[in-house]
Amino acid sequence: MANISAILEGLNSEQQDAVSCLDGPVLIVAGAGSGKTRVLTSRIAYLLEKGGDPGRVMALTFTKKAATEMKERIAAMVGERKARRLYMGTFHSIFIRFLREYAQDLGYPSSFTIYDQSDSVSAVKACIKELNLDDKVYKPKEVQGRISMAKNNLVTPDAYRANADVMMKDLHAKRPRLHEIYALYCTKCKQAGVMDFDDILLNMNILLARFPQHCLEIAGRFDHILVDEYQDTNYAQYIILRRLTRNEKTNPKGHDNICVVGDDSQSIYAFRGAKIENILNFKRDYPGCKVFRLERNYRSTQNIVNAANSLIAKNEGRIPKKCYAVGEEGEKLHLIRAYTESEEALLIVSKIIARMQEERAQYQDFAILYRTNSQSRALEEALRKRNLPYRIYSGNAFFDRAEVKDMMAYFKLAVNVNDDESFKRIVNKPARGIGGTTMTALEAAARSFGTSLFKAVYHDGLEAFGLKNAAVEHLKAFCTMIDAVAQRVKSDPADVLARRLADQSALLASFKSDTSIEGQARAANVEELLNSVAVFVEDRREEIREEMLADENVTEVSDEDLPVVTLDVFLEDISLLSNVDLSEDEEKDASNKITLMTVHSAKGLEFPYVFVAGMEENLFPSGGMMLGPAELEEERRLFYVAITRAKKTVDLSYAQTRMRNGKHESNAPSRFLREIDAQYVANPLRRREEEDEDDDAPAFGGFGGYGYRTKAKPVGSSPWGASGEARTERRPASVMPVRPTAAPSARPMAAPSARPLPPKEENFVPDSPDKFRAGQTITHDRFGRGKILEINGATVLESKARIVFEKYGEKILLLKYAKMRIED
DNA sequence: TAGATCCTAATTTTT
DNA sequence: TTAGGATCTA
Repeated sequence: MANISAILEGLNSEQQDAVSCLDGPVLIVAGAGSGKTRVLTSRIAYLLEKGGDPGRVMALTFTKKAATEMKERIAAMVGERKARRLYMGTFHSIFIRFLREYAQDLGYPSSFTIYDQSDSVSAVKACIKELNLDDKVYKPKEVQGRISMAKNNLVTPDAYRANADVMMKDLHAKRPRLHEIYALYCTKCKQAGVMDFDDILLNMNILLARFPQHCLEIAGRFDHILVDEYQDTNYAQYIILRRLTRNEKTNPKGHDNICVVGDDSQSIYAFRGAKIENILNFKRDYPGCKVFRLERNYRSTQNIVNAANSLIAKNEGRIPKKCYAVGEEGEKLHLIRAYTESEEALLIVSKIIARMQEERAQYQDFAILYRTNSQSRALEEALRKRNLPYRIYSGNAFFDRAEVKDMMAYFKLAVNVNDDESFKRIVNKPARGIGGTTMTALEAAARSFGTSLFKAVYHDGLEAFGLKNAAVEHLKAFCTMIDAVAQRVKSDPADVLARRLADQSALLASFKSDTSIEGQARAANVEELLNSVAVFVEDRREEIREEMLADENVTEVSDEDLPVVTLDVFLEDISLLSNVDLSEDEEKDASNKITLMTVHSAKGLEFPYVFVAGMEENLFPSGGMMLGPAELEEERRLFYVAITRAKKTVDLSYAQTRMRNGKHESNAPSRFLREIDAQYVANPLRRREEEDEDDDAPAFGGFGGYGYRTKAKPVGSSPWGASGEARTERRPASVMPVRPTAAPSARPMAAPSARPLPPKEENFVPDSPDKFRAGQTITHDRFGRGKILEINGATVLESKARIVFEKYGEKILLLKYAKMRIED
């Protein structure tokens, strides 16, 4: 059949093998840039061409974006009609379908709603309060994290309490009653008819485990299961997959047509419970599995691939694979050295400008990646200074806005009146005379009645809890307003109800009446949200219309024939959405701009020119967690991800000093910079000794002299040298190398190369960069007097001066940025 | 009940 | 530094 060969055509032989081997377990190890998505989509298309029933194919991804993209690509190959019938979506959205079907069995209403993470944290917080625990000890976010981890590992509250290990850990952390919070939190969620993200996986497991007949029924609906980014699955997801495929205990007659695609080298979500073991052990878990390796990188130059390989080779326990590039050798990686984060940013920006000119590149070809979001500040500043357009990806900024969350809380409450978190959020927004006292009393009442806050309002006997009549009237007025909308959730279109909530709650009006700029912005945001509901309704209707036109022999679908798109549908869509590309606007906005984002969010993307900023110890690799071997390996994989985003060039920058949390911090260049084989780096770090010698040049009497550090510490007084202060603070005692502090026998660890910058001289008037010549005596705004030894570089803007300073020794400064004046 | 002020904590985050 | 939350005060 010509069509079949068309799908395989244009694939390399490994890809073809991976696509065409349809039966039995298949592991596709897909290196970065190896055409993973193409293989996955081709495989599904091929499956359908071979007569597979699209309705019996389950394809799971982690993001909605990935699912949508793949669906589109498959549709292009096999046609809309078939593509639509695929069970393709995120783990969460697909599982929610089953959970709604069987919700009753699990003790949830089938209309359960979803708590996002912030709902979840505040619900946990409420539980902590209810148990009279100290939220300084039981930090809501940490407790929520722990609960989340427990759920991801299928540890229910009962199992939690029964697990000696876990309980011991809590005891050591001085949080022995954490399990009580967990239990209470679960009770409350259930009572509110709410599942958090982790519940979706946990409850899916409970459904499959506790109801074998449902398990068989669900598993029986599918002939093939495909999973994307398998390296990032957690335990709960792993077990679900096991239950849905052939399994001696629970599903001996099932199929084992499971195909997982992933790259162990790109597993970067262990901190959230992802288990890299899942992919490492796939062969063991699914006997008879076939493994295909996609090792040919179509994205990056040879230098980039080789550099990345040399880095990742430092990790142990990998699936052996030899990634290689076939394109150009390309430029070597570049290191950018800076004194401060602002200089780092400026250097990056000028390099971008230079590259744009040299290579006729566009803004959108550039990405600046970093480990932590807070690093974006300095970069933004530099970009603004040079008037370069940029776009920052940072979570869902829009849905994180307080006013948007408020409006969303109205939606949520209307869809599920028992959602206490939403209730609390908006009951007095705008002010309705329902204050803290009233709410405390109502909460006590609800607790004692065993109902939600909403129901408690209509309960008899509220006086006993100290609720005055006036307060109850206020509450009832609020609830009546919500209830009126709630009654119509299933019958009225989402956009109509959304608008009605905005009006009747007076939330929109309250923002509009605030004439400040912020107030107007808030009103505009709420309007935008309402608008997006309308757009969603319209889109969904069109989708359904097309579906109807495609599926049946229908020639025409009138508006009346279309089902109503309701608010709960909108809500579910939104709550399972993260990095929202909200509308076409947003897309336009992204066009031709420099991209700034964390390395995490860059996964799956590619850019011609990539900059990775902040390549310093304690930052990348991060020093925030206890840096055990496993964590270090994850950081290394993260860096691997960063490098492999690049098609043409990689620039890695680091600063000697950086302002972090309001303090100057000095950190040595990242160890990762040394781990890349030096042959792939144009200007590699010199050996450590040389770095240190160079930088240490004339001694400078400690920090005291700088005047902005109170604690003077003699250089080398601790094994961590001059910046020991900062280091010892951040480094947990348990991972401190055991070394006697002042033992002269211990090899003195040379002072780390970086140290805080001396303060700038006030009102310094620098001479212009073209004035400087070798041999001149100059004064620098920070380093004081010095002599220029040499200047080199093609143009003034690029030239660097080697200068020996009286106090600080030899330094190489970029003339463009060095603020200096000529003496004599 | 709202606004002002004080205090504290501070990765990464596909759902 | 700075943002967010909690607490204090009018």
